[in-house]
Order: sequence, then C-alpha cells, then structure tokens
Amino acid sequence: MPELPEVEVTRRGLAPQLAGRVISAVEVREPRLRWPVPQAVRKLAGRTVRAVLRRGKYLLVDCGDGHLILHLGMSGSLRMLAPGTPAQKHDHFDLVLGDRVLRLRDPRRFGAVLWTKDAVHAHPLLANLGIEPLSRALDPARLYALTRKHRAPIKQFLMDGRRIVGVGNIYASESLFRAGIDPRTPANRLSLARCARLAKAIKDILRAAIRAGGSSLRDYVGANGEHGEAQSRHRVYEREGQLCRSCGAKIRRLVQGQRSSYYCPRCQK
DNA sequence: CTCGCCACCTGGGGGC
DNA sequence: TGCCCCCAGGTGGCGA
Repeated sequence: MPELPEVEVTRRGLAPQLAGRVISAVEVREPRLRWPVPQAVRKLAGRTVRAVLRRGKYLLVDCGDGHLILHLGMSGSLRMLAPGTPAQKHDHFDLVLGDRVLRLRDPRRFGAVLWTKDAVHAHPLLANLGIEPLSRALDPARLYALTRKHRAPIKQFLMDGRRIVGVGNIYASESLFRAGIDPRTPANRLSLARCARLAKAIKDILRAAIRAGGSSLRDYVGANGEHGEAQSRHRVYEREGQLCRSCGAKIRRLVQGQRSSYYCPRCQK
C-alpha cells in the first residue's frame, strides 16, 4: 500500500482522531519488525498526542516529550478500531486511546515502530532524507541540480529517498510516463526543460493519488481496509502488454535495481 | 561520494 | 493437492 499518497492520506485520517487524546495503553504483540520495537514504546501510557506529522513515508506521532515513529514498509496498514476488536494474524501493535485503538497490521514486517526523545528530524532514519516532492523545494532548478551527479537511470534516482522522498515504485513509473521520459535515461542527461516537466509530473501524480485515495483511504484508516481507486488510474504500472491509453502502443516492463518498471516505448523517450 | 546488489519477511498466483 | 518458483507499494547496509 504505502507510498507517499497513502501515508499522507493515512496521516490526514489519523490526525483528528489522535490529536489531543491521551494514550491509555500500548500493546506489542510482535516486537520483531524491521527493528525490534523498543521498550520505551511500551511505556507511553499517560502521554497526550499533540499532532501526527509525516516526513517522506514516515509517520511521526508527537507525544510532547518525544515522537513515536511509524513506517508501514511494503505491507503495513493502520486502522482505528473499537477497543476489544480481536487482533488477527499480523496485527502487531496497538496504541490504545481510551475508547479507540490505533492498530498496525503488517504481514511482511518490513515496517517499524520506534521512539525518539531527541529532535525527531535528527533521528538517523530521518536525518538524511531528501526533499519533499509536494513542497516548493522540488522545482525545476532543484531537480536539475540534484540529478547532475547521478548517472543512474532516472527511475532509480526518483526512488532514492536521499534525493526525493516518497516516490515509490508505482509513482516513479507513473511520473515518468506523464513526463514522457524513458525510465532508463541517465539522470544527469535530463535537460532543465525535462526536469521541469518531471517535477510537475511528480507533483501532479502524487496530488491526484492523494485525492483518489482520499475517500477509500478514509474508510481504510477508519474501518474497512479495501483497496483505493488509484489502481484504476494507473497509466503504465502493472499494465505490461496492455495498450497505452495515449498512443495504443504496448506497455513494456523492465527490471531496474531489482524492481519492475513500466513504460510506453512510444510516449517515453 | 556513487553504484549494484543483498538482506529482511509473508503470502498469493501460476506451472507442473 | 503439493511443491517450487516468481512476484509484491521499502530501504538499510554491504563491498567495490
């Protein structure tokens, strides 16, 4: 599920349900996530949640004297439930806030639940993150400058969180299609004009996905857990062999950095 | 520094 | 039905 749009919509769904509320209990059923869930997380009861923030794909729960850091990995999801809702397989972590429970489910356990008392942006996992794609920091000149030193294919550059955060495997392919750029193009061979096109494409694609995920993801966070509608909007992702909706050519798949990339050989040069 | 690759983990789907 | 292989929305860490 989780690329930037889903994490952001999750954040928007959670924030009003968590902010201002007191943590009454914590339950860790399975501490073996990407990193062991630290003992401090089990001792959060009594703290008041001030805000829920996002940095890249990390969710940051501001508890006043520290932050709970959540990451959904490849398969994680968060839901608000009524207390006493039976935990199912892969429901590893609960944050209980009186009459509501925030529950983390993550079959593959690539996600994380961490705690830091220090300035959260100085945390080792956050300190070296790249720019937020929906902020003004991502503009044509900045993208052009960032790409200059990188000979790696632009698809892999986009997915490198040390340059730009939040663009995952789906939206890297979708953004490159929208910008008309071949995913194999070396990053440092993009002109300023193409960087401008790409920066705008990334913002447009992510914003549209947030809007599309909005309604379904509100349910997702609140109760059900069904997939959003973003899937039906994909132009190239997981469409190998199907026809390009713009030109009719067959969409192709290739492997870059052990991840699938999808592109239209006619629309993307 | 950048890069290429492996690792972590579970589950679903297809071929035989 | 079972087995085996491939694939999956992330990303830290390794050696070159």
